[in-house]
Amino acid sequence: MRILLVEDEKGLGGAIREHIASEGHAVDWFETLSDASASLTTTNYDLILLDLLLPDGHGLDLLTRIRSAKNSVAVIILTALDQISDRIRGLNAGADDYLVKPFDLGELSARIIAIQRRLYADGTGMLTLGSLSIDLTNKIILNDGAPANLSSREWAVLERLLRHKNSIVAKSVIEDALYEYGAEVESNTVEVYISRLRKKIGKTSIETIRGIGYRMKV
Amino acid sequence: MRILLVEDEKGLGGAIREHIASEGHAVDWFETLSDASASLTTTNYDLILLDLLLPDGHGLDLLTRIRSAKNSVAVIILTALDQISDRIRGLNAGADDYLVKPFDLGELSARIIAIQRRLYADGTGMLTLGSLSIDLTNKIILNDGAPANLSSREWAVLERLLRHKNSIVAKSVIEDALYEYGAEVESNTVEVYISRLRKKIGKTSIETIRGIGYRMKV
DNA sequence: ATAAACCTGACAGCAACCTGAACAGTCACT
DNA sequence: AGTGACTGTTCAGGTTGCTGTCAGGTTTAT
Repeated sequence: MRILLVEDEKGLGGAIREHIASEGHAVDWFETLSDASASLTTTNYDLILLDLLLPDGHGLDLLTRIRSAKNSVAVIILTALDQISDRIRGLNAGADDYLVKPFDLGELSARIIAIQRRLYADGTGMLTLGSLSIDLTNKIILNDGAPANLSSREWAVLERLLRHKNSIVAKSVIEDALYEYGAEVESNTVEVYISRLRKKIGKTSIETIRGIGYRMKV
Repeated sequence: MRILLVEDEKGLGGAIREHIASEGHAVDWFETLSDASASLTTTNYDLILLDLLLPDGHGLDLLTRIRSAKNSVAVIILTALDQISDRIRGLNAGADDYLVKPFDLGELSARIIAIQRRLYADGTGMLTLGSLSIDLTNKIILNDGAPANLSSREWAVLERLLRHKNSIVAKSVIEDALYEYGAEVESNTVEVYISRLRKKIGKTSIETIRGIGYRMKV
């Protein structure tokens, strides 16, 4: 997933970033609301980890703006304020979940996985797609019973397609899921990964929509 | 296991720390609630040993906060207050066990082992994994009937993998289980232990997930 | 027919990983 | 104190497998 982290404590921010990145997500980390909202205008995130007390304002303001712009990105609030009123305000403002500091990084992972599952309607974390069985949580994929080993980049592409199965996923969207801001790629990387995926999980599952992108059929 | 010890009596704290460490666990020892809860934000513990009367507050406050943050880490309370009311309050607040001071270090070990068993769903302390039979309580492992002797560090790695069998265990997670905060290791220790484990219990049981960590298959 | 878009095999570079070996420290036993 | 077995850590050299790029072929739209 592509994750936006807004946290001004450098120690905690670094720890979170490293932890999430090691689980295969692309993380953009900002320490202020203004930097974060600037990045929001140009990038499509799957999840925002939002601290509330920030040097240039209160995180709930950003959340309110996000929701009033009809952006349904998942948001987990990270805050030291464990008063009930703040939790309620956060959830009312449209947060999906909250974590009270201090929290355990493993707990954060669990919440992220829960969010991730919610993105795939059924909620189990298991998917069946034709002859494919996919365990998203443990990154295991069986093609007609035979295990297929996907690299982390291949998983990222597959995940992105699964999230919008039966819908068209633009090539640029896939590219954004692969690379965080900065590292730009000039060649036909996405095509190459689609090709590699097809070789591993079967040709028929991914359809090409010429000029636009790809679609994964149920 | 990675264990957080909160105890302000230096003599007792040092003794506990040394005793547990000699059994292969990584121990972080703090003498105040605030230091302990700071460490909780960045580290994944398997167990907390919690004294109640501390210089900056009462241990139950920390425990309450931990549980209200939905953190399910195991907690053993260490306290000189042997009144029934305190035990009940501790267990109500979400402690897993308690020990009344003065206690025997062997008794502590026994409680830790009990906690450890509880972490492997089945509760028997015995595991079978392909041609491996593993007795967690007595640290005996049979590879196709032939006993394999594992060092304590090797056990720590194996244990960590078994706790999450069929899931991916990040290399950093294994490292955290081996080393307490501060004593950082720069070289490829985890890889070396994985290599030694494979040599002792068979190559096939531990799978490498490149760029992330390892996975133990059932 | 033509150009644009796409597919895919090949490849070099590189980071991650594996593993044998060396070495100091510890422990039990003499 | 000496000895030998064992452990934890580090290092170096070899291996593996991922990644991005490209070239040349194939498909599709107009």
